[in-house]
Amino acid sequence: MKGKITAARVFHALGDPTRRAIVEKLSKRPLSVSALAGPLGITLTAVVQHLQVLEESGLVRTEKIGRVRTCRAEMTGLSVLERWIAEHRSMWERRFDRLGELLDEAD
Amino acid sequence: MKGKITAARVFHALGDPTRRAIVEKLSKRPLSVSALAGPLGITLTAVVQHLQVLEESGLVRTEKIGRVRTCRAEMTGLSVLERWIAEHRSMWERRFDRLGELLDEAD
DNA sequence: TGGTTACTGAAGTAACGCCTTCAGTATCCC
DNA sequence: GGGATACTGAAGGCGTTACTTCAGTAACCA
Repeated sequence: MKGKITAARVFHALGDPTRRAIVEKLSKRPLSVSALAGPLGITLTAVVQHLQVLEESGLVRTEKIGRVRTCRAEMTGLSVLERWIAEHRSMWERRFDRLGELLDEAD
Repeated sequence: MKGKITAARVFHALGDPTRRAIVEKLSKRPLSVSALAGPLGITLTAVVQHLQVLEESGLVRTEKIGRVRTCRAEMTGLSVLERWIAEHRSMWERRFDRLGELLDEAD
Protein backbone atom coordinates (compact mmCIF):
# COMPACT_ATOMS: atom_id res chain seq x y z
CA MET A 1 0.00 0.00 0.00
CA LYS A 2 1.42 3.34 -1.09
CA GLY A 3 -1.24 5.73 0.15
CA LYS A 4 -4.94 6.55 0.20
CA ILE A 5 -6.97 6.27 -2.98
CA THR A 6 -8.32 9.74 -3.74
CA ALA A 7 -10.35 11.10 -6.64
CA ALA A 8 -7.34 13.30 -7.40
CA ARG A 9 -5.18 10.24 -7.88
CA VAL A 10 -7.70 8.43 -10.05
CA PHE A 11 -8.32 11.45 -12.28
CA HIS A 12 -4.61 11.91 -12.75
CA ALA A 13 -4.18 8.22 -13.55
CA LEU A 14 -6.96 8.18 -16.14
CA GLY A 15 -5.84 11.48 -17.59
CA ASP A 16 -3.23 9.63 -19.63
CA PRO A 17 -4.35 7.88 -22.87
CA THR A 18 -1.95 4.97 -22.47
CA ARG A 19 -3.18 4.25 -18.97
CA ARG A 20 -6.78 4.38 -20.15
CA ALA A 21 -5.85 1.90 -22.87
CA ILE A 22 -4.35 -0.40 -20.24
CA VAL A 23 -7.45 -0.20 -18.07
CA GLU A 24 -9.64 -0.93 -21.11
CA LYS A 25 -7.62 -3.99 -22.04
CA LEU A 26 -7.65 -5.26 -18.47
CA SER A 27 -11.40 -4.86 -18.05
CA LYS A 28 -11.77 -7.46 -20.79
CA ARG A 29 -9.26 -9.96 -19.43
CA PRO A 30 -6.16 -10.19 -17.18
CA LEU A 31 -2.86 -9.78 -19.02
CA SER A 32 0.86 -10.02 -18.36
CA VAL A 33 3.14 -6.99 -18.62
CA SER A 34 4.52 -8.16 -21.97
CA ALA A 35 1.03 -8.85 -23.32
CA LEU A 36 0.18 -5.24 -22.49
CA ALA A 37 3.40 -3.74 -23.86
CA GLY A 38 3.29 -5.44 -27.27
CA PRO A 39 0.00 -4.05 -28.69
CA LEU A 40 0.63 -0.65 -27.08
CA GLY A 41 3.94 -0.34 -28.89
CA ILE A 42 5.86 0.75 -25.80
CA THR A 43 8.58 -0.88 -23.70
CA LEU A 44 8.01 -3.13 -20.71
CA THR A 45 9.54 -0.43 -18.53
CA ALA A 46 6.97 2.13 -19.61
CA VAL A 47 4.14 -0.31 -18.87
CA VAL A 48 5.51 -1.06 -15.40
CA GLN A 49 5.63 2.66 -14.65
CA HIS A 50 2.00 3.05 -15.69
CA LEU A 51 1.04 0.02 -13.65
CA GLN A 52 2.53 1.63 -10.57
CA VAL A 53 0.31 4.67 -11.02
CA LEU A 54 -2.73 2.51 -11.73
CA GLU A 55 -2.17 0.33 -8.65
CA GLU A 56 -1.79 3.38 -6.41
CA SER A 57 -5.12 4.68 -7.67
CA GLY A 58 -7.02 1.44 -7.16
CA LEU A 59 -7.68 0.81 -10.83
CA VAL A 60 -5.47 -2.24 -11.26
CA ARG A 61 -4.20 -5.06 -9.11
CA THR A 62 -1.13 -7.12 -10.03
CA GLU A 63 0.34 -10.34 -8.77
CA LYS A 64 3.66 -11.85 -9.68
CA ILE A 65 3.87 -15.61 -10.06
CA GLY A 66 7.22 -16.99 -11.09
CA ARG A 67 8.62 -14.48 -13.52
CA VAL A 68 5.34 -13.24 -14.96
CA ARG A 69 3.28 -10.47 -13.39
CA THR A 70 -0.43 -10.77 -14.07
CA CYS A 71 -2.50 -7.57 -14.10
CA ARG A 72 -6.24 -7.29 -13.48
CA ALA A 73 -8.75 -4.45 -13.42
CA GLU A 74 -9.93 -3.39 -9.98
CA MET A 75 -13.13 -1.53 -9.07
CA THR A 76 -11.96 0.52 -6.09
CA GLY A 77 -10.70 3.42 -8.19
CA LEU A 78 -13.87 3.60 -10.27
CA SER A 79 -16.02 3.58 -7.13
CA VAL A 80 -14.08 6.53 -5.72
CA LEU A 81 -14.70 8.36 -8.99
CA GLU A 82 -18.41 7.58 -8.94
CA ARG A 83 -18.63 8.95 -5.44
CA TRP A 84 -16.85 12.17 -6.43
CA ILE A 85 -19.16 12.65 -9.39
CA ALA A 86 -22.27 11.98 -7.33
CA GLU A 87 -21.20 14.52 -4.71
CA HIS A 88 -20.59 17.22 -7.26
CA ARG A 89 -23.73 16.46 -9.17
CA SER A 90 -25.76 16.83 -6.00
CA MET A 91 -24.11 20.13 -5.08
CA TRP A 92 -25.02 21.41 -8.51
CA GLU A 93 -28.61 20.19 -8.25
CA ARG A 94 -29.07 21.70 -4.81
CA ARG A 95 -28.24 25.05 -6.40
CA PHE A 96 -31.02 24.55 -8.89
CA ASP A 97 -33.50 23.68 -6.18
CA ARG A 98 -32.72 26.93 -4.44
CA LEU A 99 -33.00 28.79 -7.73
CA GLY A 100 -36.44 27.26 -8.19
CA GLU A 101 -37.55 28.43 -4.76
CA LEU A 102 -36.33 31.94 -5.49
CA LEU A 103 -38.21 32.03 -8.77
CA ASP A 104 -41.36 30.82 -7.03
CA GLU A 105 -41.08 33.57 -4.44
CA ALA A 106 -40.49 36.14 -7.15
CA ASP A 107 -44.06 35.78 -8.42
CA MET B 1 -18.37 24.48 -30.08
CA LYS B 2 -14.79 23.28 -30.32
CA GLY B 3 -15.34 19.53 -30.76
CA LYS B 4 -17.00 16.45 -29.33
CA ILE B 5 -17.01 15.84 -25.61
CA THR B 6 -15.20 12.57 -25.01
CA ALA B 7 -14.27 10.74 -21.82
CA ALA B 8 -10.65 11.26 -22.85
CA ARG B 9 -11.16 15.01 -22.83
CA VAL B 10 -12.94 15.04 -19.48
CA PHE B 11 -10.36 12.84 -17.78
CA HIS B 12 -7.58 15.04 -19.07
CA ALA B 13 -9.40 18.15 -17.88
CA LEU B 14 -9.98 16.79 -14.39
CA GLY B 15 -6.46 15.38 -14.20
CA ASP B 16 -5.22 18.82 -13.21
CA PRO B 17 -5.59 19.90 -9.54
CA THR B 18 -6.27 23.54 -10.38
CA ARG B 19 -9.04 22.62 -12.81
CA ARG B 20 -10.61 20.32 -10.22
CA ALA B 21 -10.50 23.19 -7.74
CA ILE B 22 -12.28 25.41 -10.27
CA VAL B 23 -14.99 22.81 -10.88
CA GLU B 24 -15.45 22.37 -7.13
CA LYS B 25 -15.87 26.09 -6.57
CA LEU B 26 -18.29 26.39 -9.47
CA SER B 27 -20.47 23.50 -8.33
CA LYS B 28 -21.22 25.56 -5.24
CA ARG B 29 -21.98 28.83 -7.04
CA PRO B 30 -21.24 30.71 -10.29
CA LEU B 31 -18.18 32.95 -10.16
CA SER B 32 -16.38 35.54 -12.26
CA VAL B 33 -12.88 34.95 -13.61
CA SER B 34 -11.38 37.26 -10.99
CA ALA B 35 -13.33 35.62 -8.18
CA LEU B 36 -11.80 32.32 -9.27
CA ALA B 37 -8.26 33.63 -9.72
CA GLY B 38 -7.96 35.36 -6.33
CA PRO B 39 -8.40 32.39 -3.95
CA LEU B 40 -6.45 30.09 -6.28
CA GLY B 41 -3.45 32.40 -6.15
CA ILE B 42 -2.94 32.42 -9.91
CA THR B 43 -3.31 35.07 -12.60
CA LEU B 44 -6.48 35.83 -14.55
CA THR B 45 -4.71 34.56 -17.67
CA ALA B 46 -4.08 31.15 -16.13
CA VAL B 47 -7.71 30.86 -15.10
CA VAL B 48 -8.92 31.74 -18.59
CA GLN B 49 -6.69 29.03 -20.06
CA HIS B 50 -8.13 26.46 -17.67
CA LEU B 51 -11.65 27.63 -18.45
CA GLN B 52 -11.03 26.96 -22.13
CA VAL B 53 -10.14 23.34 -21.38
CA LEU B 54 -13.09 22.98 -19.03
CA GLU B 55 -15.55 24.38 -21.56
CA GLU B 56 -14.30 22.06 -24.28
CA SER B 57 -14.88 19.10 -22.00
CA GLY B 58 -18.42 20.08 -21.01
CA LEU B 59 -17.62 20.72 -17.36
CA VAL B 60 -18.12 24.47 -17.35
CA ARG B 61 -20.17 26.99 -19.26
CA THR B 62 -19.28 30.71 -19.36
CA GLU B 63 -21.10 33.79 -20.46
CA LYS B 64 -19.72 37.28 -20.78
CA ILE B 65 -21.96 40.18 -19.79
CA GLY B 66 -20.45 43.60 -20.04
CA ARG B 67 -16.86 43.17 -18.99
CA VAL B 68 -17.35 40.32 -16.56
CA ARG B 69 -17.42 36.67 -17.60
CA THR B 70 -19.54 34.48 -15.36
CA CYS B 71 -18.65 30.80 -15.07
CA ARG B 72 -20.98 27.98 -14.10
CA ALA B 73 -20.63 24.23 -13.62
CA GLU B 74 -22.16 22.08 -16.37
CA MET B 75 -23.25 18.46 -16.14
CA THR B 76 -22.49 17.25 -19.65
CA GLY B 77 -18.89 16.34 -18.86
CA LEU B 78 -19.78 14.47 -15.71
CA SER B 79 -22.47 12.50 -17.55
CA VAL B 80 -19.96 11.39 -20.15
CA LEU B 81 -17.70 10.22 -17.35
CA GLU B 82 -20.49 8.32 -15.64
CA ARG B 83 -21.24 6.55 -18.88
CA TRP B 84 -17.58 5.57 -19.33
CA ILE B 85 -17.38 4.22 -15.80
CA ALA B 86 -20.63 2.26 -16.17
CA GLU B 87 -19.40 0.65 -19.38
CA HIS B 88 -16.14 -0.44 -17.85
CA ARG B 89 -17.75 -1.64 -14.68
CA SER B 90 -20.10 -3.83 -16.70
CA MET B 91 -17.26 -5.29 -18.79
CA TRP B 92 -15.52 -6.19 -15.57
CA GLU B 93 -18.62 -7.78 -14.07
CA ARG B 94 -19.31 -9.80 -17.21
CA ARG B 95 -15.88 -11.32 -16.77
CA PHE B 96 -16.83 -12.50 -13.33
CA ASP B 97 -20.07 -14.02 -14.56
CA ARG B 98 -18.17 -16.09 -17.10
CA LEU B 99 -15.67 -17.10 -14.43
CA GLY B 100 -18.58 -18.34 -12.30
CA GLU B 101 -19.92 -20.43 -15.17
CA LEU B 102 -16.50 -21.97 -15.77
CA LEU B 103 -16.14 -22.87 -12.11
CA ASP B 104 -19.59 -24.49 -12.14
CA GLU B 105 -18.68 -26.61 -15.15
CA ALA B 106 -15.41 -27.63 -13.50
CA ASP B 107 -17.26 -29.71 -10.87
C1' DT C 1 -13.42 62.38 -20.80
C1' DG C 2 -10.15 60.09 -18.13
C1' DG C 3 -9.23 56.49 -14.88
C1' DT C 4 -10.14 52.11 -13.12
C1' DT C 5 -11.70 47.44 -13.61
C1' DA C 6 -12.14 42.99 -16.05
C1' DC C 7 -10.68 40.38 -19.18
C1' DT C 8 -7.93 38.76 -23.65
C1' DG C 9 -3.90 37.23 -26.57
C1' DA C 10 0.84 36.35 -27.70
C1' DA C 11 5.04 34.77 -26.29
C1' DG C 12 8.36 32.89 -23.14
C1' DT C 13 9.91 29.90 -19.17
C1' DA C 14 10.27 26.25 -16.03
C1' DA C 15 8.62 22.01 -14.28
C1' DC C 16 6.48 17.81 -14.90
C1' DG C 17 5.59 13.43 -17.04
C1' DC C 18 6.13 9.83 -20.57
C1' DC C 19 9.19 7.07 -22.58
C1' DT C 20 13.69 5.31 -23.60
C1' DT C 21 18.20 2.89 -22.90
C1' DC C 22 21.00 0.06 -20.39
C1' DA C 23 22.35 -2.83 -16.90
C1' DG C 24 20.74 -5.72 -13.79
C1' DT C 25 17.96 -10.01 -11.26
C1' DA C 26 15.00 -13.98 -11.11
C1' DT C 27 12.74 -17.77 -13.36
C1' DC C 28 11.97 -21.30 -16.71
C1' DC C 29 13.41 -24.94 -19.85
C1' DC C 30 16.66 -27.98 -22.26
C1' DG D 1 24.73 -25.57 -16.11
C1' DG D 2 23.50 -22.39 -19.91
C1' DG D 3 20.52 -19.77 -22.70
C1' DA D 4 16.25 -17.56 -23.24
C1' DT D 5 12.40 -15.14 -21.17
C1' DA D 6 10.06 -11.75 -18.10
C1' DC D 7 10.49 -8.33 -15.55
C1' DT D 8 12.92 -4.43 -12.52
C1' DG D 9 15.50 -0.01 -11.44
C1' DA D 10 18.22 4.02 -12.28
C1' DA D 11 19.09 7.78 -15.11
C1' DG D 12 18.43 10.76 -18.92
C1' DG D 13 16.00 12.99 -23.08
C1' DC D 14 12.45 15.53 -24.70
C1' DG D 15 7.82 17.17 -25.52
C1' DT D 16 3.85 18.93 -23.22
C1' DT D 17 1.59 22.00 -20.30
C1' DA D 18 0.75 25.19 -16.52
C1' DC D 19 1.90 29.50 -15.40
C1' DT D 20 3.88 34.08 -16.03
C1' DT D 21 4.63 38.76 -18.00
C1' DC D 22 3.38 42.29 -20.90
C1' DA D 23 0.72 44.73 -23.98
C1' DG D 24 -3.48 45.26 -25.45
C1' DT D 25 -9.16 46.10 -25.71
C1' DA D 26 -13.62 46.90 -23.88
C1' DA D 27 -16.82 48.32 -20.26
C1' DC D 28 -17.97 50.90 -16.32
C1' DC D 29 -18.00 55.07 -13.49
C1' DA D 30 -17.13 59.75 -11.74
